[in-house]
Amino acid sequence: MSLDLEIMHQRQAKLEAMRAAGLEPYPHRFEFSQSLTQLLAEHGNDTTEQLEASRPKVRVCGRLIALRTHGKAGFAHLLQDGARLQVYTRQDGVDADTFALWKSLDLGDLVGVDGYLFRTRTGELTVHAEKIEFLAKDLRPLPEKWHGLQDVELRYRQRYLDLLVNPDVRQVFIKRARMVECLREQFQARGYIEVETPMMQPLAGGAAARPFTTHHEALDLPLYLRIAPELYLKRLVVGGLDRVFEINRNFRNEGISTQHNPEFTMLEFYEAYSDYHVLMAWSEQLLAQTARRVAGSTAIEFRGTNIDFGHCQRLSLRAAILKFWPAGAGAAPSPDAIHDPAQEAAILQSCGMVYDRAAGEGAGLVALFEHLAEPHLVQPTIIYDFPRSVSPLAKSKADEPAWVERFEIYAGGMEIANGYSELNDPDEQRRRFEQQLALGKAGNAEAHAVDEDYIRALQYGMPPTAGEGIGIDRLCMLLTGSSSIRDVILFPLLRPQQELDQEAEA
RNA sequence: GGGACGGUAGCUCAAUGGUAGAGCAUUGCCCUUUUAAGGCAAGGGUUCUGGGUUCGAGUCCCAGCCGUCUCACCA
Repeated sequence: MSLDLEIMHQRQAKLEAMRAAGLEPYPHRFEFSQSLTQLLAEHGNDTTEQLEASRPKVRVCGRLIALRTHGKAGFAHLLQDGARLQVYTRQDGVDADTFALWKSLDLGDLVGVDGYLFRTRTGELTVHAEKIEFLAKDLRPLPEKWHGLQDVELRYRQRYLDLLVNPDVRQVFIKRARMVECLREQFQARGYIEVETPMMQPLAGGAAARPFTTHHEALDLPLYLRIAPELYLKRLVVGGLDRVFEINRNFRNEGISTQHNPEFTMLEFYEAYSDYHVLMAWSEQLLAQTARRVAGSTAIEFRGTNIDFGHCQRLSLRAAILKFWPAGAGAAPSPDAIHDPAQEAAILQSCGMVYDRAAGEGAGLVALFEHLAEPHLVQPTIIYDFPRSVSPLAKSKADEPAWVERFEIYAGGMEIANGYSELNDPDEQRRRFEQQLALGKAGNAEAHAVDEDYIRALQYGMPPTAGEGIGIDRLCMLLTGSSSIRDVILFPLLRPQQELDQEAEA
């Protein structure tokens, strides 16, 4: 028998013994006088003398994370919601039942303690137990108390243990919650309302990605998990909700990496009567303010480098290609050349990249940009003006119709946001969809599908509008210094493990 | 999908091709202000799985499974 099972059987036996003695091992609730966090705030600075004079009565609870028994007395540490408090129990300070219970407690058990506060000889604030109540059993041994849980796979699979024994992990997810809160507040302050749009869609639109498919039985309807909420949010703008945002999951059936999880959280927002210039400026403020509130400063550290969200440098996509032109590729193209579609193939070839006519005009330059520049974009950078062919939902530049008013924000070498002036001309939108259709037929698996209802919505008139999506997980990585997206997603997708079923059978 | 690295006790980690170990945790005993409590003793292993090489494999080889990083794709 494995030790794991042996311990479980021992603890199971204690549980049965409690029941036999008429004690309920899983009582319904425990009313504490204050949480440990509150208690530490109230009494954390009380002196030995103050406590001795007042002997504050407390009723607290939590999980036992350390046990040091000394024969007829002993110490324990209680952990509740991230806060720790020491408990002191002595035989002549409690009734016989409580002392018997104390002797039978295991590391990891959940208990409630009535007693009074004092400071030990070494000065630690401690509750002197007068009564202990059993609240729930830990049947399985906890990970090692000193090193915590290190095994990365186990940390993701059993996140509850990771959270329990690795305080840093807890902090990451608390920061994530604060970050989302902070973003919501800023949108609300700007007059936005939060909405929820379908995650199951008959057409997966709004982005270029492979979707997950599913099926609704009663309607006999094939459905896609959404790859973006974009087309629904813009329908709302048509409907007169001028400022809307949504924070929710997108699903993309693509690779998994330190920057990609199949389901990820996107903040997406649209404001009417606005354009991409407005959003670039507002995004810069949004990021700076969020960094200040979550990380305490606009300057954060990520993968060993300092990143300052106090300012975003701005570069057009084509300027970025020139700026990061590789030394081995000969002379960089002139600004005129990179604006000349006839020279795109030659420019790509000089960098050793293949020109694909089917991808559409300018698509090669985007690939070139990602190849040359993206890894260098560590400091927050706004890249603006993208080719129309890769942006079927964005509005063209007035003076250059083959390019659109679109920007992306990069930081830490990752794309964290993407926004544009929305295309609101239904006829032009139909032509763009048809171009996508042609690209799809030419073999581009990620070409955008034609959404007739969306065109119909645009036909009712959508005001000039700007919209943007911000990758919440990646922003969270940056603000918490996490180098993998899995460290900011509570339950990242893993291949399921089979041992559990085998264990259950045993 | 490619490449690199890894999988040993519940956890954290050791172990020249030669008897699988330590710390924490567990069990028993001692211990009424300890805190990585301490002392004495004990138990705990299909070394990821399956093949192969060898007198002998945790260690070397092959295949598979799982994971991490990385490249590709992508946000």
